[in-house]
Amino acid sequence: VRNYTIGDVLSRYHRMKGFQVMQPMGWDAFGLPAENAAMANGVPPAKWTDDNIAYMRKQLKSLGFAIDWSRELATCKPEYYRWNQWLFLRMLEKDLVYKKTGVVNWDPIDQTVLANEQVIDGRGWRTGALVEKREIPMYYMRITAYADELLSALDSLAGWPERVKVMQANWIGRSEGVEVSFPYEDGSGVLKVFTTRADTLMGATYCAVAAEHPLATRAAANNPQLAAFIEQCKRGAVIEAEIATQPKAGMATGQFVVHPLSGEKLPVWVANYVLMGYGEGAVMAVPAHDERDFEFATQYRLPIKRVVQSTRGAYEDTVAPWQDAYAEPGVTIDSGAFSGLAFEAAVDAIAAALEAKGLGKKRVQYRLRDWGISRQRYWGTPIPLIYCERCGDVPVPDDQLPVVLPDNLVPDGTGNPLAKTPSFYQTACPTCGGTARRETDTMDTFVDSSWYYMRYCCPDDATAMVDDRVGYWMTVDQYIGGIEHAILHLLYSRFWTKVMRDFGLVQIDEPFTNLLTQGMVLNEIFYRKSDSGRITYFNPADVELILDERGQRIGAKLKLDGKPVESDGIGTMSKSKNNGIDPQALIDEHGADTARLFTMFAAPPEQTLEWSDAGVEGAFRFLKRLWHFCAEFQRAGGAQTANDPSALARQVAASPDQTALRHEIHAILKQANYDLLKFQFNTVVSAAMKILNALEKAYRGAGGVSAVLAFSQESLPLVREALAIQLRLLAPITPHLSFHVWRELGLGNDVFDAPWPEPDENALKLDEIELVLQVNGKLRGSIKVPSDAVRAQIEQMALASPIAQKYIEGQSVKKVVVVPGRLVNVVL
RNA sequence: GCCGGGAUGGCGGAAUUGGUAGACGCACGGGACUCAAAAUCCCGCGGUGGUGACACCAUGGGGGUUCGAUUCCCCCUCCCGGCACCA
Repeated sequence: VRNYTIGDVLSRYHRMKGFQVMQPMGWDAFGLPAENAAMANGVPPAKWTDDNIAYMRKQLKSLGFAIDWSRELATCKPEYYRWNQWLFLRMLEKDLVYKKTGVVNWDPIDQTVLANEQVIDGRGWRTGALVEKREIPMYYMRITAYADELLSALDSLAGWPERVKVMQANWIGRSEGVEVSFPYEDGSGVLKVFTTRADTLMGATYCAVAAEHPLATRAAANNPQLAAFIEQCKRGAVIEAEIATQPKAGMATGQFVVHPLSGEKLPVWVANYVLMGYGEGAVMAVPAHDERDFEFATQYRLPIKRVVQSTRGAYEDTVAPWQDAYAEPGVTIDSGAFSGLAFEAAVDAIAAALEAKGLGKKRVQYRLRDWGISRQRYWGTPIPLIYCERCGDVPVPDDQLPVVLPDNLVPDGTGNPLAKTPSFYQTACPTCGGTARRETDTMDTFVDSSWYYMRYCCPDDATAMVDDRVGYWMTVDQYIGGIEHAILHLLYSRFWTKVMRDFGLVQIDEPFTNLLTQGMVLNEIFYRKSDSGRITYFNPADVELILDERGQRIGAKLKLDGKPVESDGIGTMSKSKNNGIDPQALIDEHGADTARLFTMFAAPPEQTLEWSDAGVEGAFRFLKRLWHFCAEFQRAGGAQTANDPSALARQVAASPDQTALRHEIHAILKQANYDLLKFQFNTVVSAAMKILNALEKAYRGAGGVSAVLAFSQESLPLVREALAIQLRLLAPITPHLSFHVWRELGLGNDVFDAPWPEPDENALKLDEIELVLQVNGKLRGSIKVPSDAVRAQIEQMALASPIAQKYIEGQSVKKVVVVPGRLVNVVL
C-alpha cells in the first residue's frame, strides 16, 4: 500500500502537471516463496501464484491506483520468460555467460540445495541437518566485464539518492593496489597476493591462504591434520557476514615462501578469514597494520613488525605493537631503503622495486564477483541448454524457444521436481537428434526483475523482446522501491540494460533516471513459546495491549483467549513472523482515500515506518470534516459562485480578515508545492489540514456545538478559491473524494484535467513582517518591521525596541546580526 | 565484522538544510452539547522553578566550531537495511 500509493500520488501529480504518464503493474512471480507456499498447501505454485495475483489485483483496484492494466504482465508466463532465455543465449554466444563450478548449501537428508535463507544456524530449516557445502557446475553472467562502467556511470545518476550510489560503489569495490609474488621456498613457483597496502610489505610476517587455495590442497596431501582442518573450513559458512564474524581459525601449512624484497622466509598458513572469491585467495599478513591479521597473529603467536608510523600524533608512543594494530596510512619506518616515505611514495617505491625483480606490479582489483544465475529449483525460468553425450552442451535453438516450464508440479522439499520429471528433461539433441537431457536448473529471479520495466512498453510483442515503443518510453522516469534493493536488484538491472544496449536492443545507458528508495514498514512481533520450545507467532491484529490507568502499556494478550503473549520487538513485516497487515480491513472500514491519506501522512516515504493504526481515525476525521465543510459551502450557494479573479481581488481587498486568510492559504500552498518537489507527502497532508483548520476557524458560526458554518455572500469567492486549491492539492492522495467534490462544487468536470494550483504572488505579499529578536543568541521577543525595510533600518528598530533596551542597559553592543525575513541578533 | 542509514514530547512526526525546537495528527486532561452515551465543538498539553510577567533546562551520550547548532566537525552507545541462493 505504501509503495504503490507513493507511485500513484506521483503519477497523478505529474498528470496534473501536464505530463503523459504511464503507470504499469506486473507480477514478479517466480521464486522461493511460491514454492514454499505450494509445499505447505499441496498445490502447484502456478495455481497459488495465479490466485494471489487475482486477489492482489482486486486490492490494487480498490485502492484506486491509476494503473494501465492493458500492460499487465507476469514473469512466470512463457510470453515473458522466453526472452530471458533468448537473451541468455545471446550472452552465451558473446561469452557474457559462462559455466564454472560454484559453492551451494547442501542438505544431506533432503538431498537438496538450500537457499541461504533456508539455512538457520548452520542447519537445514526442514530437516535440522548440518548443512554441507557442495561444488556444482553453474552458469555465470560476466557482470565484472562492466564493473568499470557500472562504477563510473554512477556519477551520471543525478536523480539517485547519494547513499545508494555510495553502497553500489563500495559493492563494486574498485581498489588500486599491487600484486605481489612471494616465490615458493623450493623455487617451484610463486604465491600471488593482492594488497592495497604495499607500503606495509616490509612488515609482512606470514602469508595466509583460503582453504580452497591450491597451495593448501597440495600441502594437505601428506598432512592429515591439515587436510582435516581444510575439510572443516570448507564445511563452514558460505554467507559473508558469518565468515566475517566467526572466530578466527588457522593452521600452518608447513610451507614457506620468500619475501620478495627482504628475502626473509615467511610461513604460509591456511586461515578461515581469507576468501577464495576475492583477489588471489591469498593475502600477505601484516599484523602491525591490519586488524584481522593482528587478531590472527595474536591468537597464534606470530611475529608483529611495525613499519608505519602515525603522522598526526604519537600513537606509537602510547600503544605498543602487541597492544593494537595501526591500520591508518602514515610514514614508513624500519623498512630499509623504503623508510621515511609517505603512503603513496612508499607504495610507488615498493611497486617499482617489485617490478624490477619481476615479482609484482600495480593493478586494479574489484570486489564485485560474476553473477551466478543457476538455481537448482523448480519455480523459475528454465535455463535453455541441452546435454548430449555425443555433442556436449548444446544451446536450445531459437526456434525451439521458449523452453516451457511445466506448471502442474508440486515440490516436496527433496530436490528439484524438474529433475524427477522425464517429460521435461527427456529430449532430443538439436544437433545430432540423439537422446539428450535438458538442463533442469532454473534462473535466479533477479533475471526476471532486471528488465520487466522495458517489457511494459511492448507487452504484446510476440516476435521480439523489445521494440520501438521501448525507445519512446524508456528510461523509467521515476522508479520506486524498498531500500533493501539498493545493491543487488538495482545493480543487476543496470548491468542488464547495458548488455541490451550493447546488443543494439535499446539506446539507453541506464534504466532508472530518478530513484526513490522507500523505507520499510515494520510491525511488532508477538509470540508464545510452548513447553516443547515451539514458537507460535500471532498477528498484531489479533493482539490487544494491556494498559494501566495512565495509558502506559504493561502487557499484551491474545483477543481470542485473553491470555498473555510475549513481544519479540519490532521487525520487518514478514509471513514467517506473522506481523503483516492486510490492508483490506482498513479499506473496508474507512475507505481507500483514508488508507491512502493515512499512509502518506504517517512518515516521509524514505523513512522506515513502524506500523500503528492509532492515527487512522485522525485521517478519517479530517476527510469527514472536509466533506462536511464542502457540503455546507454548497448549501450556502457556493457552487453557483462564478470564477471571477477581479471580483475576488476586490472583495478580498475590502476586508483585512479576508486578506489575512487568503495570505495564509497561499503561503500554505507555496510550502506544500515545495514539499511535493521533495516528495515529502506527510507535510503536504499536513498543509491540507492547515487549510481546512484556517477555513473552519474563519467561518465557524456562533454557538459552535453542532459545527454550524456561516458564509457571507462576500466570502464565497474566497472560499471557492480556497477549496479549489485544497481539492487539487489533495487529488493525488485522495482521488475519490477530490474527483467527486470537485464536480459537485461546480469547479469543473474532472479535477485531474485541472491545472496544478500555484500561489498568487499578490496574496503572499505583506506590509509588515515579524522578526525574531535575539540577545546573545537567546530568544527575547520579536519586533514588527515594514517588509521592505533595509538592514540598517531593521538594526536601528531592533536596538530601539524596549526588549533590546532592557538587556543592553549597562553593556555595549558588539555587533548586530540581521537575517532578512527571519531575525535580529544583538550581541553584547 | 564490513558497507549504508537512523535516534527530536506519552506516540507518529515538523523545523523552507546554520536562524523562534516541537508545525500537523494521535493519545491524554478539562469543559460545552445530551436524560445518558457515542459523535461533534472549545480549551490545555516537553521538563523544572515561580501566584505572576518570567527564568532555567531540553533534539541518543560526551566534546568542539559559531553571534547562534536538531542541522557542521570529532569520539561513543543503541536501532534498522544490505552482505552476492529471500526478493
